[in-house]
Amino acid sequence: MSYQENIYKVTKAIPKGRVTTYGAIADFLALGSARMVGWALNNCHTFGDVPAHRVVNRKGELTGRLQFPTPTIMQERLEAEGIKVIKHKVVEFEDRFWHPSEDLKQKNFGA
DNA sequence: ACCGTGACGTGTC
DNA sequence: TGACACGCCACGG
Repeated sequence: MSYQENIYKVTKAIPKGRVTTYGAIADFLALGSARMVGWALNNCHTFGDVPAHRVVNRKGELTGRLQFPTPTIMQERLEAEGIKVIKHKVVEFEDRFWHPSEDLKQKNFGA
């Protein structure tokens, strides 16, 4: 079980219509560095389907959009879930924000 | 083994 | 508030 798989598990656990941050995932998994989350998500295509579009930086900006097959995929998928994106930023980000500890405890994660 | 790089975050200026 | 520097950790050259 690599730490990357944990990152993917958390990412897959993000509720539809909500978003979280690299830092929140790193904090929940005690990785010590949010960069690891970005790095792992950059290679997520090799691990199957991961809703990486729901992970943004601490300001709610879609900083990872350029890593998708096309730069518009991330925004399109978010908007398809009801999340408004303006100027590459999630609208009402603080209200859309979801922290792993908010929900994973009831999903028996890591047990 | 050393150095640079990166889908990040926090602290300063 | 915005720009910059620095710390962070894994990976490739």
